Amino acid sequence: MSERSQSPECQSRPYDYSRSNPCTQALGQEGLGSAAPFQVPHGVLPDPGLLYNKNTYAGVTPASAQTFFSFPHVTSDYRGPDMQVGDFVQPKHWYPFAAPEYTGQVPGVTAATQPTNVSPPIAETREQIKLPQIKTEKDAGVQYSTEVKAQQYQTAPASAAMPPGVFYPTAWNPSFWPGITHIQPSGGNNQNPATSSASSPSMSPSPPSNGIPGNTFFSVNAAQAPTEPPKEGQVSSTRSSGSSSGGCSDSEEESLSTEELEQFAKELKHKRITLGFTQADVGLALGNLYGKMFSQTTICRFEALQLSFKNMCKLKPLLQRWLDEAETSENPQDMYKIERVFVDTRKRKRRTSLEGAVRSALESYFIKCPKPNTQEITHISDDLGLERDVVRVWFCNRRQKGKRLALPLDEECDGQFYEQSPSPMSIAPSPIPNQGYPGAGYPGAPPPTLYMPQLHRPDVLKQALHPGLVSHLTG
DNA sequence: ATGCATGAGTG
DNA sequence: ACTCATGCATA
Repeated sequence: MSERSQSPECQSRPYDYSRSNPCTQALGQEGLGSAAPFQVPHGVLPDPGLLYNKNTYAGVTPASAQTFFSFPHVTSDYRGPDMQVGDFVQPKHWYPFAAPEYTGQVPGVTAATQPTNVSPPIAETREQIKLPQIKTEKDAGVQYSTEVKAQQYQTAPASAAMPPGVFYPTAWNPSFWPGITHIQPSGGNNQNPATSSASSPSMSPSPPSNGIPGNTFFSVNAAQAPTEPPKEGQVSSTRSSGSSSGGCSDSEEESLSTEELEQFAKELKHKRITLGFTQADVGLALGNLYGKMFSQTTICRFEALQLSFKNMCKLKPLLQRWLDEAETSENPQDMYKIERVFVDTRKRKRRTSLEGAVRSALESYFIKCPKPNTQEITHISDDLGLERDVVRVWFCNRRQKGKRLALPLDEECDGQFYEQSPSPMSIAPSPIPNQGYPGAGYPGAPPPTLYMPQLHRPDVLKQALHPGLVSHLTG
């Protein structure tokens, strides 16, 4: 019962369909083997509509699904720069006011602190693009050199007791969240739930430059806020979830309702904007407050409710606290100031940019087999002319994406879709097991608190669904 | 805002 | 080798 959140087991459950996974067969034969006709000549710009149009997908129905590779090879299609499967226009959220968010992903950040900054070994300009269908960055491999960036953290002024290196990735571990207990109540944690009337509109928006060093903000917190292992009381945790991977260690989730999260996310966004902070600011501020910073991406996903339920619950307390501080702070703007910036220097592979055609091809494969095995992956990669790992990662991400955005169907009896039904697409809602949002009791259950808030607009949802299904749903 | 990638934890 | 949390890079 209390297991609503995924427990190790649950995790596996979701994709059980893979076990008896029919796709294996499909993959096995069918033209796959055919050498990859994938030579997409650079110049070929076949018909765009081919893949993403409703029609097209409509075509990819169960029926065609049987032939795994029914879809035309990438050869034919090209969809503009980079059409994405689910790219339907998304209406903007409820932005009450035009937020002057300066898009700076990272505010003045680095600047202030790190002179030593990372020097990109090479301007990774666009020398990329070699393969026909993908603009990989392979060559750029160089840039991935191994330069090891020393962690440069800057000591914060107030960090008296604080070890200068409050870095995170490495140091971070689940047990972290502790102190933040204060918020897990049953409901009313927010100071002003919906009423989030702008707190202080007068605040000058953001980032500007104030060189004001006296951050009332951090100092305060720094003092009390631990940097890493929170010593504070350990949260309620008690949640059984032993250890779900990912590093979350349970706890608060159970006490939060989806509505609560939804509400909070909204409030957060609203106030954040009102106060003039960008998502990146917030992420950085959290770093200052708790020693664990988050990226703009994460904050964005939080606001958009695109994180797993568990993850949302985990982050909420931190954000709640930040909000509190931000609202109370006299100089909220200081919050975004970064004390220590350590550049994470992991060398990343340059992001592969798959062409629309390739993506759609992958999507098609996914429809037929969301969880290909090694061989299948190899096969696909050969067929599409992609690196095996790229394909593997793509599927991982696709699955994850599906889970994130998927409707929270029943938590227990899902995951069997593919297994039982030959044509997943003919099945209703998401064949993709969700990541544990509580809410729906069972498949057909009316969405009580279905975790599909406004934010999970249908359009967004589409992305998580199979295209074919989408068209089906959308009509 | 989101696609692709990384890495810890897990089986 | 997968899931999950998370982030860089980019659209």
